Amino acid sequence: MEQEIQLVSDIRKFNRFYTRQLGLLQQHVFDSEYSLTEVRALYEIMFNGQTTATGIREALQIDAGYLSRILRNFEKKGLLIKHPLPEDGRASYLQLTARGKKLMSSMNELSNHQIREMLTSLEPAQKQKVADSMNVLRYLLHAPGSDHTIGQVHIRTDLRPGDIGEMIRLHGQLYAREYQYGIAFEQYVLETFQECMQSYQPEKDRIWQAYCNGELAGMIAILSRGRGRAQLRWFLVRPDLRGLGLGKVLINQAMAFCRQRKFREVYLLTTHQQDKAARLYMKAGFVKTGSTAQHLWGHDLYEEKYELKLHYR
Amino acid sequence: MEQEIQLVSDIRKFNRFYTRQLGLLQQHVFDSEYSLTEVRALYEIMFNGQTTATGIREALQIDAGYLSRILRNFEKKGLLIKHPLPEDGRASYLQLTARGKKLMSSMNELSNHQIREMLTSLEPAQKQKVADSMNVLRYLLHAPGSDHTIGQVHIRTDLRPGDIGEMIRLHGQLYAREYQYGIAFEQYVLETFQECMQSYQPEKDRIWQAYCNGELAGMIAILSRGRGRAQLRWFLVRPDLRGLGLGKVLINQAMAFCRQRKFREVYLLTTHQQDKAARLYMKAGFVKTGSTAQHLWGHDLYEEKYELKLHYR
DNA sequence: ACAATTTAATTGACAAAAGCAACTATTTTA
DNA sequence: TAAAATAGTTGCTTTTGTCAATTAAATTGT
Repeated sequence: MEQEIQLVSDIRKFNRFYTRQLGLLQQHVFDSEYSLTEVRALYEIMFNGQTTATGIREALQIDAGYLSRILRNFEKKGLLIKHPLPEDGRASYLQLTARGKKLMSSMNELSNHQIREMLTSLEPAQKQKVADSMNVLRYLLHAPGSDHTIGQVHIRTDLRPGDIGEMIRLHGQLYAREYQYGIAFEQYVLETFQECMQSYQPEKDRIWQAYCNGELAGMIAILSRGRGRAQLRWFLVRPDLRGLGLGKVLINQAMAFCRQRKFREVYLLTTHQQDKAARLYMKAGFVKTGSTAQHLWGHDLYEEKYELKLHYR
Repeated sequence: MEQEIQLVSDIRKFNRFYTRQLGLLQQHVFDSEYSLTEVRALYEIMFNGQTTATGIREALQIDAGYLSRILRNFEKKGLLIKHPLPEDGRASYLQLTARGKKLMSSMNELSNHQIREMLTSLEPAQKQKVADSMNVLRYLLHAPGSDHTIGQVHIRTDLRPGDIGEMIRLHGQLYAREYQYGIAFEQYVLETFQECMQSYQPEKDRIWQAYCNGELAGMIAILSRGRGRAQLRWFLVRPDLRGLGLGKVLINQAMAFCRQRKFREVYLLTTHQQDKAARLYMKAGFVKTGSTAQHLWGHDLYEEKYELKLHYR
């Protein structure tokens, strides 16, 4: 409860702060001959491909009469054309004219400039952090029901400072939350990374990291084990991004790499608890070849081995 | 440049999103008999202890005449009293009456409720993430010149899932940015953690982690090395939080722990490049006892040893 | 010391923004 | 097919905000 209060207070501080911030950013709008509401309406018309006046009205939550006048004004100024809908004689859908589009693009220019202005005093990493935080907020606070496609997922295979730590962190946190493996599990992951890093060679081993909104969202790795064998390791997708096909993409990339490197056999170790991952392994052609009861990280579980044979002509 | 465009576009998406979000949150205000601007003015009066009309005017960026009328209206309704300033006969400072405060507190109630509402569908960790992201934004986008005291720094000594990874990540990223130590340095840190974790005992070893806005902001550790000796390790303060005394607090806590555990000697290894840290070590009583030239992590540097003897009666 | 300038706050006149309610023309529902 | 609902329009009103002129006190320059 104590925390909840702090939380709400932080959010209110932000709201007051950002009300002011938006006010500053939108000032240039007032310099133009259009009001904030008018600009917002133009935006909605531009983005929502085929909108009617009601669509705008709902998005902007403004009075119908008010909007009607705004739209008429736009029409008068040649920014907008109304196409009567064939299926409904009352409504018509709205479209910006070339002139309207031109106006918007010049406004965008201004707005972009102002945003760059706002960021000038920040370092690149901090700028990125701003965008990331905003994406996170948009992602978390979106109206439930609207779509989740926020930011793009970006997969990379190089190893940058901070990556190792981040990967270990994600493993530790995720398995703790989902399976109640304690800090001992993170220590185990630490060992596996330590072991791998001692012999890591970018030509033979590869790690894929999927980033979304500046945060590690998933990963997978293929480690060469000699004699045409390779181990698949550290496969992981953050729960809030599951069901979007990211896991499949990661596994596909890993498999493509294995084929390209002509590995003859790929194996992996997991436990019976990671059943969702297991389904993906099997879809990729892996077969369960072993299962031994163990007590690990405070849990009784079956350690399972999966194998995949690859053939080349 | 390509990235810059993505960045600006993300920020604009957020701005449009949050304009709407704030609109929704502020709707209750419209239900009340006061306008948004009026409520904002009341807030400013409440928070900025001793404000004059000009103070409000500057904070809210509104017309002086408009504000004058708003304030007169508040006075008429008994929400506000003006105390003429003794040092300036033109201005007077503004204070809410009991009634004004009561009004604000009931509005706060409403607002808090609405924010909780907004968060209901989120898990606790996600709620925290929302607040953290907002604090980060407020911290990064604040008008340059305003004070930096955002969020509190919170130091803890337990080890939770994800902590090890996070500490390694911070080391990797920071030393890469500040000293251009590459991924090899992170591998070295990985080893040190691995070595420590093999024998980690909470009673003898201790790690302090300073968190600010949900992110690791600094750390220090004391590892028992037997026979009354201890090693100080992993001392770090994020650059954007330096100069606030956090480093000193961390070292003080570590030293207090050493005395409590009756260690007779504390040592640490560092390089000549970490000169800011070295100053803090010496302030705490450490003395440089060795310096050997080495080639480490792609750099020619001197590895230095510092020692501190502790005496007990 | 005192005229000129600046600043804090107020006031009148006015314009822009937004809301309300009545109305028309369709479409949907019962 | 009559009643209800919906999309959009229009006249009228209120609210919100701007501009310029004004007053009174404080500051500045000489």
